[in-house]
Order: sequence, then C-alpha cells, then structure tokens
Amino acid sequence: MARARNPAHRTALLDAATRVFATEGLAASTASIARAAGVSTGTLFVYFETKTALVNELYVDLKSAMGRAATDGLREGAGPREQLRSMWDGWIDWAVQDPDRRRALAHLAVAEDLSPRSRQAVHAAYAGTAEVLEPIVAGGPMRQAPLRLVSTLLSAIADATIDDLIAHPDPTGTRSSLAFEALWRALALDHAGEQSLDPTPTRENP
Amino acid sequence: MARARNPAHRTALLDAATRVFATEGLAASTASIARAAGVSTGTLFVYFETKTALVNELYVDLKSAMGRAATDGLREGAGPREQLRSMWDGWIDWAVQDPDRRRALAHLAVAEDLSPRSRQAVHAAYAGTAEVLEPIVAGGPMRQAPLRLVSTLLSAIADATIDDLIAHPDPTGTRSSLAFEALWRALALDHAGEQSLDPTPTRENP
Amino acid sequence: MARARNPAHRTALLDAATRVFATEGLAASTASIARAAGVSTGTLFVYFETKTALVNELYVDLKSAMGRAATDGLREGAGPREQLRSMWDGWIDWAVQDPDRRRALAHLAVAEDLSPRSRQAVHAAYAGTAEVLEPIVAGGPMRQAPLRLVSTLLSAIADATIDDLIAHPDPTGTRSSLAFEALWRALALDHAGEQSLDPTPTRENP
Amino acid sequence: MARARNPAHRTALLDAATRVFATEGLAASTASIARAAGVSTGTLFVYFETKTALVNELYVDLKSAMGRAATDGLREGAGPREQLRSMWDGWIDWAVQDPDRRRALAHLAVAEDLSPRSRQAVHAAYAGTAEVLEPIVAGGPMRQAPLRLVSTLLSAIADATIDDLIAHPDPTGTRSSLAFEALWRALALDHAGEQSLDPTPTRENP
DNA sequence: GATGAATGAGCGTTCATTCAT
DNA sequence: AATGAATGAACGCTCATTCAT
Repeated sequence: MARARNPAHRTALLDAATRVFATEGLAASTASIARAAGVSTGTLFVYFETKTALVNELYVDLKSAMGRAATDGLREGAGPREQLRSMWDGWIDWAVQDPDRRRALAHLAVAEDLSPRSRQAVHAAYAGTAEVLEPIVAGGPMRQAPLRLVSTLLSAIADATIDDLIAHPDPTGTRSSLAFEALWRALALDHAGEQSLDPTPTRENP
Repeated sequence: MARARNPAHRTALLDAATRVFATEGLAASTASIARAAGVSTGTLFVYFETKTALVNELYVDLKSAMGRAATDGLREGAGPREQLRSMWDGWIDWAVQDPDRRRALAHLAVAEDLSPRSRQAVHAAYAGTAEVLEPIVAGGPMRQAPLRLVSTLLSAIADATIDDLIAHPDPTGTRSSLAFEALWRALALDHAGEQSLDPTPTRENP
Repeated sequence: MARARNPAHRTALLDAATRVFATEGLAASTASIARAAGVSTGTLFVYFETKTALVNELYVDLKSAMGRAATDGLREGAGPREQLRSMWDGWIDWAVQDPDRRRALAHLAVAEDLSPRSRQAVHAAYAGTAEVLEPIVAGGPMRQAPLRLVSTLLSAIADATIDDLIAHPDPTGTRSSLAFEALWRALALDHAGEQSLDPTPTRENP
Repeated sequence: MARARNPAHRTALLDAATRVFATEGLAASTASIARAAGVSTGTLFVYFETKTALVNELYVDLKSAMGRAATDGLREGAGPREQLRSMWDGWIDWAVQDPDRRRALAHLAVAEDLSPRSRQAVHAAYAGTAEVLEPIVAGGPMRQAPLRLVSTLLSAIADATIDDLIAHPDPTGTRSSLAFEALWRALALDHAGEQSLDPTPTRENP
C-alpha cells in the first residue's frame, strides 16, 4: 500500500510559504519554499497540485485563521462595543505575534491567481465577523452603506493599524486603542456623540 | 543631431505598464509592456534601465499624481473639513476615472523592489496632504497618535473606498460621502460630538 | 531515492563544450552545447552553475588532462632528455589524437572569466612537468631564467608545434622530432655543444 | 557635397578597440569601443561596415605594425644573428611599450571571424621577417623543417617571452636576452655548438 | 558625416512541473 | 510517499546594426 500522506509536511509547507512569501513576495520559487519547509521540490507537488493551488490554499488558510482569531474570544453576552473590541484585539494580536502572516497576506491579497472559490471560502470564514458588525452598523451612521463597504473599511483600518504596529511596535497598546476608537467613531458613533447602540436607540433628533 | 529621445515613448511605456500591471500583476513581462506601448523590447530599456527601475518610476509617478490630485483643488481660505473633503474628492475622482491606476498601485505598493528612494520621493509628494491633515488631527481625538499613523489610516480608508467604488460604481456619490463622513468622525470628531476644529464650537443643536 | 545525478551527463557536456568551443569559440551558446550533449538547456545548469563555471571547469579539465598526458608515460630511471621527450610525445599525441581539445584550449586560455582558482588548479596539475624540467634547466644555459619563463617557453613551443601538426598532419613524426630537437637545444644545450647535464659540468671554456 | 571622412576617427576607433579588446576580450560591445573612441555608435559603422570588419582590420593593423617593428631597424650589412636580434628587439619593444597591443592580438589571433584575406594580408607583412629567417634556417638544424613551422615557432617564442615580460617587467633586458639565446640555439645552432651560419660552414665533427 | 534612439533576434538563466528511482 | 534530476518555455536584458534627424 502507498505510504500515507504526512500532515506535518503540508503544515510545514504552508508555514514555509508564509515566511518566504512574506520576505520575497509571491515571485518566490517553489524550490525555495520546499527548501524552507525541509522537503524536496517534488514533495511540494504531492501536497499542492500547482503553485497556484498553494497560493490559494495559503490565502484561505491565513485569512480564515485571522477571521477565527477575531471571533474566538467573543463573549456571548457582551455589548457590541466590547465585541468589536474583542475582535479588534484578536486581529491585532494574531498579526503582531507573527508579522509574517500579515506580510504574506498583503501579497496574497493582490495575487492574480486567486480563484473566486478562494474568495468565497474566505468570505464564509468571516460570517462571525459580519454578525458582530451588523448590529453595530444597523443603528449607526453607516446604516445606509452596504455591509460590504463597512467590512472593507473595517479590514482596511485593521490592516493599516497592524502594519503600523509591525513597523513601529507599541507594547503599551496605546496606538491600538487610539485606532480602535477611531474605528468605533467611524462605524458606530452618531454625530450627536452618543453611542448609537444604546439600548434606547436615539434616532436623529427625537 | 540624432533622433531626440521621444517623451511620448516614456509616457506610453508608463501608461502601458499601468494597464498591464493592473490586469496581470507585476509578473507581467517587459515584452508585453513594450508591446502594449507600441515599441520594441529594446526601446523599453532605453527609457528604463531595468524592470525594477520601471516599477519604481511608475510607483513614484502614480503615487505623486494621486497626491497632486488630492491637493490640486484646495481652496486657500476653506475650513479644514472642506479641505479634507476636497482632497477626498480629488482622490476618488482620480482613481475612479481610470481604475487601472489604482489597480496598478495596489500591486506596486507591495513590490519587493521598491527602493527607499522611491518611498522617500512619494513621501515628499504628500507634504500638501499632511499640511491639511495636521490641524485636523491637532485638535481632535487622534492628537496623541503619530501623524504617520493617521496618514496611514487616511490612505487605507480612501483606498478601500476606491476599491469598493471601482468594483461597484456609484455615480450618485452616496457611498463616497458616507465613507468620507466615517473618515471625518474617525479623525476629527470628538466623542462629545462636537467638531473639534470649529472656531466657535458646537454647531449641531444651537 | 530520487534519480541520481548522471556522471555521463557531466562528461557529455564537457565533451560537447570542447567540440563546440573548438569550432565556434567561447561565444557559442549554452543552448548549442546542451544540444550537442543531448540534454536540455536546463540540465546544463544542473551540472554547471553558470557558463563561466563551465568554462573554468573545462579549462581545468583539459589542461589537467594535457598535463597528465605528459607525465603519464614517464619512466623513473630515464635520463632527462628521454624524460622530456616522453613528455613531449605525450603532449603531441594527446592533442593530435583529438585536435578539438587543443583548439578549445586555445580559446579557453584567453577567456576573460578564468578565475585565479582555475589557474591555480592547473598550475598544480603541472607539478610533474616542472619536476622534469627543473634538473634540465639547472645545468643549462637557461639556469639564470626563472623556471616560470622556461615553462612558458616549453608550452609555447609545444602548442605551436601541435597547431602546425593539426593544420598539416605528419604521421611520420619528422616535424615533431625536429621541433623537439629545437626545444632541447633551446633549453638544455650549452653553447659548447655539449649536453649541459653532464655529470661533470663544463662552465664556459674552462 | 558630403562631409569628408575624418581619418582621426578611424585611428581613434582602432586605438579604442585595441584597449577595449585587450581588457574585455572580443566580446566587448561596439558601443563601448565607440565610447572609448569618443564617437557615437553610428560613427563606428561609418568607418567599419561590421564588427567583424573592425576585428579583421585591427588584426591586420596590429600584426602588420608588429611586423614592421621587427624589420624597421634592420641594418643591411649585419650578420644573420645581428639581424635576428634586431627583429627580436623590435618585437619586444613594440609590445612592451604598449602591452595592450599584444593583449589585443592574443584575443584577435583566435577570433572566429578572421577572414582568409586578413591572414593573407598579415602573411605579406611578414615577408621581411621571412627574408631574415630563411638564411638562418637554411644552414641550421631546422633546414629540414618547413619555413612555416620555423616562423610559427619564432612567433610562439617571441609572444611567450613578451607575455612574460608584460606580466613581470624586466627593465634590464636580461630575460629578453636569455630568451633570444634560446631562440638562437633552437633555430640556428648546430649540435656541435658552433654557429652554423659561419662563413666557413663547419659540418658536424670535421 | 555624425548622432544616438530604435529595433528585435538571441543570449544566459530560472523555475514550475514531471517522473525515474 | 519522497526525492531531486530533467525538462523547455519564458524571462530580463544586451547588442550589432539601421536610420531619422
């Protein structure tokens, strides 16, 4: 019988690809990824049919992991602001703990050969995020905007903050908090200055 | 006495690179760029020493143009909010009018071979932007954050909005305005709900 | 476990390079060498990192082989003249048997990209030659000249003879013998006409 | 009327080619030669139809100059040894005074694209040399060898000596003299040790 | 004639992928 | 399954040569 696939190899290859793509971009060769993973060039193609497949799987893997990092610590009963903050912290920590993951994602996000299927898969992995976001948006100034745009803005602000924290580390978390407040104002805060998600929602000039 | 270098060729090559990079990514071949520009492969290397040089020059070119688009329409006496909105509109229009420019920039921004010199040159081109931003930040909730972070957030929000507008055109400008308001809240609005930069504070609800 | 590197490929490539360089000069393309060796262009670069590496290895290979051809047939107890003649015959035969080797060497010798390491390696391969030469020179008219110059002259005379024999074959060996005698006179013969290697050396007209 | 050709340009190009070929080999680009000559790439092709033509003309030029340097100082009434020595000195001086000429020739001599016409032209330029050589050979031990071989050996010995003198300068001329004596023994000296060209020829062991 | 931009074939080299071992 | 040699298309870039100025 044929030897069984070694799951450690698959993981090693994805990890290696993360590191190599992070530092060299997607133009990095499959050979260099295999070398970084400690396997042969041939083995890479046992676990990923093509380089494109590897790129797609890594994209889905990293994006999903990031999504999970955001929703993992959510407490059921918490208020919207606390939930968003929890997601925010999950993201920041996930990326700052291993910056290569974010760096690799920055490259993967503009890859030419991402399939619609991959984007779809990632979208699904962000259902939890959307769930948190929806009620926040619903009562706020962005309620007229498609949730898609709000999600995009959320991601953009988070990614930009992460990039800044990677480039200029801030162990005190001050900048992370400042950026989160900006996010909160952007998405949730009414011009009236009140948290729009009050149990007794205040519509415009009641 | 000899044939003079043809500035149209340089422009044609940069334009072609914008289009080709936008659709194929930076992996696009120099041959395809030359073809798209209507010149021979050799001619590309008359105007750009290497592909890396072309990438860098195009990056500086596009980024600078985007910066100029933002600051060009600024009116001297206008208030901070009007100035920021003017910049915002300049950006959005510049990108939406020719989406390939933004698409190319998205690829160029993560290019491995961008030189520090190029990033420097771009930075300089954004001095006008920073000038507008500074007073807005100074009196607002982000005053504790480095201007660098605020600029990054500004760019991130603008780019995300642009990407959304390119993917889902909106001739009415509603989404652009919604996103701008989010930006304004994020950067300038005090939690108290007052526009922090008003000479005579407290507009709303007089 | 994988396919082992095939030593025949390396040999085939060196042989092909010898033939191709001999007829087309060092400007010959790596593609033409690979084709002549019956392998693909990529395979050439499995066995030689660059064309320069191939040139250097071929140079060392051919020069060393020539050096070995000279010293292989040496008989221990033979007199200096017999030893030099043996070397001479080894050289001539080696080159005349396959003229491309000499023709390739003629090109390789003036290659721009020969490394000092290669010249060093060749030098070492000629230690045996120098050993034969030294006692001949020591008692003769060239004893004042650096051995380096004598070696150079020896090589020059041998190469010139070989080129003449290649261009105008002489199966009888007459020209080879004539040239050897000229060499012997040049290096070993005293003006007095006696073999300078006499046990009782005769200084100038005692 | 068209502008007249500027002979200085032709000379400058040949000089530049000598220098550039000497240091970079024949693979040097025509552009670099034109640059070194202080003219444009186009101008090079006004004076030399192709690069091959330039190579051929330079070869003939340098070889002829070398031949002339050998025969220029010849005194009519001098003896054969003095005449050969005069040629020898002419050669050595010509090459040592400007080593690039010899270095360029070393590359040109193995050029693939030397035409038979060029070799012919060079041959003619060495008529004077042959004239000196012939009587020397006629009465010596090489009288059985074709003059062609003797000429080849003469050139080889001279070139090797020159290369040694370029690599290791010797202002005292000791090595040049040692090499000349070796040459003389090789070509002219009878085994009996007497100068075979004596007015009263002495055959072996009278 | 002099210039140097324009040309495009050709080069050395890389690399995703295959497949014999 | 694991290996890495083998493959050849494709790349960035060079350069002899042409020709508009």
